[in-house]
Amino acid sequence: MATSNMSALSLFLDRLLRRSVLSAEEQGAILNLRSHAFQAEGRSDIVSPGQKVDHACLVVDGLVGRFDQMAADGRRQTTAFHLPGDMCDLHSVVAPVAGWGIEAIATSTVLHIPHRDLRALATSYPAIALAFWRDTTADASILGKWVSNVGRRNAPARTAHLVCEIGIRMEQAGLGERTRYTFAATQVQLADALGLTPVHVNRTLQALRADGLLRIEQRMVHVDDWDRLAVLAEFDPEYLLIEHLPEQRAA
Amino acid sequence: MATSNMSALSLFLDRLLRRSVLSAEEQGAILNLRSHAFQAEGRSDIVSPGQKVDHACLVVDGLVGRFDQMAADGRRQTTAFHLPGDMCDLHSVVAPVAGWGIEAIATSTVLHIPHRDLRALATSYPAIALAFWRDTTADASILGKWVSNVGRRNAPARTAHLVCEIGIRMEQAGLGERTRYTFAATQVQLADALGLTPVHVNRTLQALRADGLLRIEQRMVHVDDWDRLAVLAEFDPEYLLIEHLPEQRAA
DNA sequence: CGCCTGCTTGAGATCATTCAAATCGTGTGG
DNA sequence: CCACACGATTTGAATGATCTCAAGCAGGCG
Repeated sequence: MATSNMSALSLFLDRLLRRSVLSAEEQGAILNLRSHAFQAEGRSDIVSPGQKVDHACLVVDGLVGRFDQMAADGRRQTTAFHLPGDMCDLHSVVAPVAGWGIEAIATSTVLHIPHRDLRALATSYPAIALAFWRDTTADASILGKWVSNVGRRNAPARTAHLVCEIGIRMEQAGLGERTRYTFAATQVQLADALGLTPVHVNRTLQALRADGLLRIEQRMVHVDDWDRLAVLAEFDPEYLLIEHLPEQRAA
Repeated sequence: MATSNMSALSLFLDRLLRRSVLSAEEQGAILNLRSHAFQAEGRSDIVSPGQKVDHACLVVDGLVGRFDQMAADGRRQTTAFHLPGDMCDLHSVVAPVAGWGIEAIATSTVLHIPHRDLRALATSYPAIALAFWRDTTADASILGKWVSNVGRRNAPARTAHLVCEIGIRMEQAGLGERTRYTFAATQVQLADALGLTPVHVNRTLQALRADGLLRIEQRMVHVDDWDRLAVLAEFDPEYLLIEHLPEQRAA
């Protein structure tokens, strides 16, 4: 089990190493985590809202989203997209009762990793605890931008900002170029993420396409003019770049 | 310095202990943190966007907000309110370059605490590292709700939800009752938090008042009908209640 | 072919913004 | 005590953005 999932875990390790320094022993400990692979259909819930979980989910393949759901009429707000290599609810290690749900946007493969093991690792290796904390913080940083995106940008700028963000993250993760990457969300799912109506997302995408900024075809984003798109979005990628700490680099 | 700020630090310790179990030694280590008190005028920025900081800010008194600012026209989106006892940028310990800013909503007292010391504590005491991580996660949980609030609720429900959230948090922190607490934000600042226009906030508050749900008078929130307000807001306080972990309670 | 899902279109209603101005309260200086 | 300035709240009217509802279209698949 652990051996077959090694390469998937190394995706996660890569992500950690992008932000933190870990010793060979610490890296080995992460690669040897017990895990259990799991396949999820597109448009299915992996974790339902309010469910108590005893494992974290590492996205191996596909696209996964975190969402909050309104009790009254079931309308959803997606609060995060998770690409392969992301541990989509690492924070659940310290807060196992989720107020949110996790859904597979497209058909996806995820790895279940027991909280107990992750917590043991964090307790034994202070550097790993800090690395986990930093990883969670990176997600929180994205979440903060998501708030201002939904709260303060109109539909075209908001959509453009999301496309820019995912582009940079795909590129960082080595899964495509910022101007060309696969992104399997339907317009309905996009609407859930943008805090808009599917109809309005449709018209907005048409406008962006007509402006020569971007096209979404065959579940693939093509950015035709990155610079103008970034200007429209008021996109500054700084929030996606959490640097290594000086003393960590020195160590 | 440390002695005079002890009681302020104990506010923060209280907050940590609400979610995590810490030994006497660990508690002592937190109370003995070096710190430097600092007074901030209302409507002034404590940390400007993009500034690199080497200390975290513990709110002692007043009201503080985290915000994201648009480069083009300077309009702001507040992404979090921090009440006394909150360490408003604990995450900056692991991500010192902020994409956001911190502003004093009202005149406030904050304690500056060096990152170096907090990091040392997290490294020496695994339980403290986990406690810090959990504290950051609690803020992230609130942030997630903030996204769905701004993205999926109309102005009255959105405003109601914020009032409910702050009410519960004030109560948890022992700073008031959920139906009656001081809240020093002006309508302009409220608009920044709600992703609305000040004018629209004004009309929304009038509507809520006319419905007999709440009044804001003299910088004080009076909830006249909590139950109906919670229904309108579709408010479920679960996301604010991060429980102690079973193994922590046992230890 | 028939069905399903996702995408597209139209028209009207609703929500929220904009801009401009009036009002109110508080504190300050004359 | 009054005049004034300032920030905060309130109001009105017009505009614009987004939503709702309802229907039509296109492609993939059994």
